[in-house]
This record gives sequence, structure tokens and C-alpha cells, in this order.
Amino acid sequence: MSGIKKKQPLAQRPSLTMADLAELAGVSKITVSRALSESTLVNAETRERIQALARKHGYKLNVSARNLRLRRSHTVAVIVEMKPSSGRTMWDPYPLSLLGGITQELTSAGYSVLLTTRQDAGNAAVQAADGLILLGQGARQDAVRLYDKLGLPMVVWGAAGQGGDNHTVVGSDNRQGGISAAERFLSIGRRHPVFIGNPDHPEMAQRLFGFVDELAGHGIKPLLLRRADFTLESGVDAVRSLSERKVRFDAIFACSDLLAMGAIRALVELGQTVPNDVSVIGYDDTPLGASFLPPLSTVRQNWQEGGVLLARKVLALIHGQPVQSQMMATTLVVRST
Amino acid sequence: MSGIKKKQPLAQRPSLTMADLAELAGVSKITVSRALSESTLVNAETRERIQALARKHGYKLNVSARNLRLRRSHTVAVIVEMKPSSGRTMWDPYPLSLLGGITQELTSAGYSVLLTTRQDAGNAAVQAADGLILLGQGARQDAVRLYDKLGLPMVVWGAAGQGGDNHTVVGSDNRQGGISAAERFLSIGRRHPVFIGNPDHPEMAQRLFGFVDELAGHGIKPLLLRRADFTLESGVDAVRSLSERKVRFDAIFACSDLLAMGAIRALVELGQTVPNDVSVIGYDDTPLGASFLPPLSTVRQNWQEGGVLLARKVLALIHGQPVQSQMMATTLVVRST
DNA sequence: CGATATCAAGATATCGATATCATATGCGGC
DNA sequence: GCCGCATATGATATCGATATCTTGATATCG
Repeated sequence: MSGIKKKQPLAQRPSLTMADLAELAGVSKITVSRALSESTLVNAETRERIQALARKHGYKLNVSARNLRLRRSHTVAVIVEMKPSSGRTMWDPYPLSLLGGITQELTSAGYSVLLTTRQDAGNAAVQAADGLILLGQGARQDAVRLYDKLGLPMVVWGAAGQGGDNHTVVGSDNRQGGISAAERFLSIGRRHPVFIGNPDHPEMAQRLFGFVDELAGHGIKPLLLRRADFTLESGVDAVRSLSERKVRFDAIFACSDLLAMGAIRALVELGQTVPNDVSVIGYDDTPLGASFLPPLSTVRQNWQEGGVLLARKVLALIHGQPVQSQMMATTLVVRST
Repeated sequence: MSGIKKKQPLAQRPSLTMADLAELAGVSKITVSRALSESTLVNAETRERIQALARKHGYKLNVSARNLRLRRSHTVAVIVEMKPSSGRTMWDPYPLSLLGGITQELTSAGYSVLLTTRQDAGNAAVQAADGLILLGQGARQDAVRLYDKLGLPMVVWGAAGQGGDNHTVVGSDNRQGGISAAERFLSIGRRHPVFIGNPDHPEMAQRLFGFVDELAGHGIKPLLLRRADFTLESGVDAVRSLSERKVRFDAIFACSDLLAMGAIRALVELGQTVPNDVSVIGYDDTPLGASFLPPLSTVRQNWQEGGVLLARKVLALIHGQPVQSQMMATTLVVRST
């Protein structure tokens, strides 16, 4: 019966439904539903039989139907900020292993990952998601508030305390990253450190605070060199400007490996040696930093793990469990600079 | 009536349905459906009125319901190969702007992007997708065949002709990339070129073929230096081995900027000058190559555009339009090497 | 003027799965 | 022999949207 339709108004590859399986097995479709969802309400033998039948005929669950009935989508929307022209976009190497971690964790929990950009987050599919993960500079106040209105479980990647702390934040412990750079400089007797980066960015600001606070404990006040671009040229330029201003410095903490490498290049040009005259620490532990000459010391963040954490938190929220913000430890990788 | 339910078995945030809107507007729900989908079957005035009402009450379409009825998911699954430990994974900087392009194009066409890894592509949600995009080394024969069985419109990123040409392939024109490197070397009078890369990888193989063929037309046969890793160290090592074997060479075409930079570093160590003694061309146009000293000549691929193209092709396939494989032009960026 | 378009809106059935309530059967205990 | 209870299965309603078929009203034409 059910196999033959009078009409097929919405032509499509005809796929097996539970009703079809039910007919094949000689049971009702509810029994099939129960058998396939491992319910104990159905006899073990029948269950096996139905499952075997499903496998044999390549039965595929209709996700839309289930989602409609259950009023959930089993989907988490990941909203990334896309600023294609910026020096540090979400499409940069690192934040992307975040996506990797997220995907791994969510899919293995049976959830789907819906990738979207900020622009079209008004999207019906996004609103239908069970939860939200915000990545990138999108973690700014306005954006966060915007998505908050959707009333969905939401987790944000970024700096702690960012955005009214009404929502869960996961990020790497930028403050601690700054502290460990400071500790390193102190331990090797540097007295005139410089910070290169953009304190307007909440994550960088945390690095700066950690750096400054730790140094302050030893009576040292670092110089802040504001640089918005995270390019190598920007690093070169920063150091040149220091030299022109005849600033005395013996250590540089840069907010990215690229900046750090630029700084080193400029130092070499100016006849300074690294690390003898000036010690340099970068941020992110890019593969290039390790191969740089001299090999770059840097602060490493574990993005992949961050992604996993983000995913776990949304899932917890979705299941109604209490969740707290969390900052992940960073590691200072000491190489030759 | 419809606002009040006797029971609420699956408790959830109560959201407005078309039926609710219909009651508010004093029309039937079909009219609402038509009004919201801009159908001309409904009076312009009524349409406006209903749309205003929908906006006012923050009506949200239930995607599952629509998808169920229409028997499509408005979703394209993007399957990425995840090999976290490899030197060149999908989570590398570049292939990721591919994702950017894909996302942009698909979402602006009203489709959702479902991100998955290879492992769980048996996933119900993936099977429910309207189309598939394969990224990364997943474009290998076995993987392609696996997904082919799903019978979904599918587009693969990779080298032309790869995998039985039963399916659509989009990629950058690696062969042409090889040719333009060869042309450049010929034009500056180099006679002893070397190719560094891994010809087992289909895309690299194309570069090699283009390189070899073009040179052959001028009676030159390049040396093939096989290197599986795409690290800077690998490039250093490659050049050292050339020097140890006392091979004579005056040009290097490397399959990645990192390899090329490593090669240059080794050349400098050996007292050779670039580009006077040896000319070097890399691949990918990474930001670092441009800032390298000396600035690296390289072959640029436009990943973002590739993503857009992939997306357009799946959409075309989904809509039943004929589609052809396409290779995107590459650009030789001549800098100082 | 009657016949036929044209336009606007409604009635109904349907997509595929599952929650809930109902039913049938078997079994032990008093 | 009847009640209660557990086990296994079925019937029905429902999730929210839309395709298709109808219906009614107005317009157009020979």
C-alpha cells in the first residue's frame, strides 16, 4: 500500500519510511520507531529483527520529521565574524582549529554544526538551532546582545568578563599569557620591557593587564606600543619608531608571532642582537615562529581544546545544566629569543 | 483557540505558528503561508498586512516543518578531512578561506552550511542534505566513492580528472601554476630547475606535470626532489641534500611557500645568493612570503573565489542544471626571488 | 447576456516521526 | 476465579508548513 502513491507531487528520491519498514516487519510504525531508538519497551528479539531490516534496506531517518515532532533541531549554530580584509580574521590559521574542536565534539555528541557568518544570523535556520557559539570579534557587546535576544543557549569565545557576564565565555587565559611573559622577562633580568599590540581588543587588553600587573609587582612599568595591524611590517615599524624615539628597551612582548618576527627583523637591521640585547616573546606559537631564525619564544594557546570546551558548554546549557565561564591555561614556549 | 493547548507534552518556548498569525489576521493559514512567501496569489494589501503582523510579533518560520513538507533540507553538507597531525591539513590557513567563500555564497542563497568531518559523514543530518561539498584530502578515490553512494549532488575540491570524473571537480589550475613557474624560469634564462614537492598528491602532481611539460618544450628536464612535509625544515633539508650531492641547479620551484623559504634559508647558508645564483618560486602566496627577506615570488591561488565556485556548482546541481568541472586560474606573483 | 477568464482565499490532505493513551496477553497471589 | 501488574504492541493525535483542489467573486468578451 504505502509503497504506491497515486501521485507524487513533490518528486524526489523515494526513501524508506518507518511505515514502510513497519509493513515489511509486520508491525506498527510505532514499534519500528521504538526499536530503532533502542527503547526497552519493545521485545529484544523484535528489536533486533527490525534493526536488521533497517540496515538491510538502508533506512534513513528523516531528520526534519523528527525535529518537527520533538521541537528541537539537534543543531548548534556557529557564528563567525568575517572581516576578510582585516589582518586577523576568523579565517586566520588559528581560530580555525577552534572550529575543528567544535565540530569534533558536537558531531560526536550527535549534534550538527551550522556554520554562519554574522551577516545572515537572522536566518531561520539559525533561529531554529538549539544553541549558539559565537566566534571572532563578533564577541563584541552589540553582537552578543543581538544574539542574546534569540533566547538560545549561547557560549562566546573571548576574554573573560567581556560583555556583561550574563553569558558563558570560554577563552584562553590571556591575562595569564601576559603574566608568564612578564615572569620570563623578570627571570632573565630585563628591566625595560615593551608591549606591542592593540589594547582595544579585549583579549589583547587582558594580555596587557597581566603583563603590566606582574611587572608592577617588581617596580617595573612597561612601555605600551599601540599597533592595530598584526603584520610583520607592523612589527618592523614598531621597533623602528622605538629606535627613532631613542627609547631604551631590552624586552618585547608582542601580541602575535608575526609582530614579534617583524620586531626581530628590525632589531637585527638596527644592529641589535636577539636575545642578547633585546629579548622577544610572541603570541600564538605559529609553525613559522618555530622555524624562524632565531626560533621564536612565544605564548601558546590550545585552540583545538578551546573548541571542544565551547562545544561542551553549549551542550551542557542545552541540557539545562549549570555552566560557568572558563579560561584555558596558556603555555610559554621558550625558544631562543 | 489555537493559542491555548490542553497539554504541553514537549515543553518549549512557545513560538508563534502560521495558524496563530492566521487567527490574528482573520485569514486562513494558507493565506499566511502565501503572504510570507511573497506569492502573487494573495492580494498585495493583505500580504503587507500579514507581513507587518509577522514582523511585529517576531514570527519565526519552523524550518523543520517546511523541510518535511517540501522534502528538502535547504542544507549543504561540507565534509572536511581532518588529519590534525599532518603538516597540511584542512585546518591550515588557506583551505579555510575556501570555507569562507562557501559559507558566504550558500547562506546568501538561502542555504545552510552543515560542517562535518569525514568520520561521521554517515550522519543522518548529512544524508538529509541537499548537496555535498568535499574538501581536503578527502577528495581521494575511496572517500569520493563512499559519498557518491548517497546519491546526492556533489562537488569536490581538488585536481582535475581526479577520481573517475563522474563528479564535478573545482580546483585551482595546478598545471597552469606549474607552467607559469616554468615560463618565468625560462624567461630569465635558467637552465637547471628543481621541483620540490610530493607528486603523490594529485594537486602537486599537476604542478609537476605543467612544470615538466613546459620545460620539455625547451629541451630542459627538471630535477624532481620528493618531499612529503611542507615545513620550512623540509625545504632546508632539500637544498642541503642537493648541495651534498653536488647537483648543479639555478632555479627552484617549491610546492609551498614554507618549502621555498626553507630552501632560501639553506641557500643563504651555503653562500648562494637569491635570486642571482638561484631563483626561487613558492606556492600559495602566504602573508609571510610577502614579508620574507627577500620577498618571495610565488603562485597565488584564490581560495575564497574557489569556495564561491564550489557553492555555485552544488546549487546548480541541486536545481538540476548541468554543471562542468572547472579549474581556476592561478597568478604568478613575481617578487624578488 | 451567458460563457469563460482572472483573482483571492479557503478546505483538506500530507510530509515522517513520536508522545500519549489504550489494548491485549500472561502470570502470580489471595 | 478475579484482581493487579508487567510486558509488548497498537491506535490516534500531533508537530508546522505547504501542494493541490475548490470555491466564490469580479472582470472580460463575443
